[in-house]
Amino acid sequence: MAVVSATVCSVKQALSGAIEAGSTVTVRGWVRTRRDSKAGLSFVNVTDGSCFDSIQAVVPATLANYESEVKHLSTGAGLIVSGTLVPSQGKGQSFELQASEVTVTGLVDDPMTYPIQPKPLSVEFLREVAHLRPRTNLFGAVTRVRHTMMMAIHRHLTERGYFWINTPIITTSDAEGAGDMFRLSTLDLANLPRDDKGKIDFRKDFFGREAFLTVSGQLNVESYCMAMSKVYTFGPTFRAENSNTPRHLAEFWMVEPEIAFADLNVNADEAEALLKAIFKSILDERADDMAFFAERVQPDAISRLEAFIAKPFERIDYTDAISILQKSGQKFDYPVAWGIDLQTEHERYLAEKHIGRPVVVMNYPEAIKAFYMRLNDDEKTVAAMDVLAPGIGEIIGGAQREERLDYLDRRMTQFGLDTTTYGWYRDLRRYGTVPHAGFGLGFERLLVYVCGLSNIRDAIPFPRAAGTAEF
RNA sequence: GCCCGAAUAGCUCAGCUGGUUAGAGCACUUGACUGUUAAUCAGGGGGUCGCUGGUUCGAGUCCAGCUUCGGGCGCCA
Repeated sequence: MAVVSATVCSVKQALSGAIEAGSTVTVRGWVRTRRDSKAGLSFVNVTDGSCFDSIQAVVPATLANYESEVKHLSTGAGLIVSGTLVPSQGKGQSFELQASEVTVTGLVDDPMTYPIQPKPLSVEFLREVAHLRPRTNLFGAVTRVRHTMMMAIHRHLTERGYFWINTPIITTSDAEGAGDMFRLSTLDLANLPRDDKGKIDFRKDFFGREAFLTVSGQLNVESYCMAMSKVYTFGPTFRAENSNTPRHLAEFWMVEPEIAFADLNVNADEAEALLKAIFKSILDERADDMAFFAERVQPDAISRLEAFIAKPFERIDYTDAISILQKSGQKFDYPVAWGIDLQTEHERYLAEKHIGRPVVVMNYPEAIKAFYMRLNDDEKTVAAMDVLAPGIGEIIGGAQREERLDYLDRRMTQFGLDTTTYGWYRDLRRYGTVPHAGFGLGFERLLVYVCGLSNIRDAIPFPRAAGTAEF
């Protein structure tokens, strides 16, 4: 069967030069464009997603199904082409395929209304056809870079001795401190069980208590950190907040490394190393796609990644950052004072104008940061950090964790959290506590930056956001 | 959640101060031409102007509400 022939190769392999000219090969994919020539042949560009470029199949009019099928191929049609791989006689590609057989597996029904045309299409329109948009140059490139980025993260962390911990997606601890959660229930909404006081009786629910989708794997991964030393969680995360912006999703992916015996400085070292490793992998492995982004999406897409890698990140204290902002002479919409959380405009000034490269801001006021962050000796700040980068803003948030039980309890009480609910989390401090630190990296936000996209909904195959869950 | 903007052919858009039969490019289709490259040239088909109501002799155009999309802010990754 031609479909499983040993000569089958990807478009990437066919164009790579690794296959000897004159070889007989089979390429399978989808039509990008078709051009007919009166010289008795048609040029059919075929893509299969394996690389940015398409391969040009030169189809002679002498084929039996030329008039009946080949002449009806339009953008998007599925086909299998067998022929001889030869150096191209035309310009624009190194190799081409002199077709001896074309099997059409599926023509495009009503080509006029097929949404994917070989011309620039708006990302807004393509969101309406999310099931077909991976066939475009743009989304093909985003998809390959996304994969490369995922693999780069796993590879880099593995090489540095981290274990990937699959923390649960279902959680029963409410108020993890990272926003509204999606409720998970099998109760009959039209006939809810009630207790004596008339409240919903979650003891009758699937887990015997209230359950939600996770907003962070951090608390769970800390448990494994206290045994495996270097761990990370990397999976989908859910936020039920009604955030309608180009930077928010209701379902997104997050990488959260957690390191035992680490303080805030080690944490910052690890964050910097991870970001640089990701960018280096993408520049090395996805040059074709990055060239496309630089040409069509964001002119400095490549140079800014190179600049990011080139120099060490700056590190400053929150308190110093506040002074810098106050002395800047800039007009900010939100006034600057010690104790405020930095606004996007403040972060942009620091990273883009004052420092001009990535900066790690450290030691924030304790009142504006989460309960699990370690209280510093000044008792006014916690060992928290944000990595701010030109063009992105905050890309990483992290902290040294509070490993002292008495301090943790104090913080939990201060935040109005029930210490009994967090019994297992407190146990990690009761039984062999050690200093540790970790951080979180929003995967899609980084991908938006790498690809030069303007909306996070284009960085994930099927975006879920408030009011949006089609496909 | 708050504020601003937009919605006209499959796509991207033009359409003036309200006025007869709503246009262009691309795409599609037919033909010409060509080892072509988002090919080129000529012809053709294609529209409930987002929805509902209002003002008017007359609404794509003005007004109101709704829907959807986009942007800014908040929350955050």
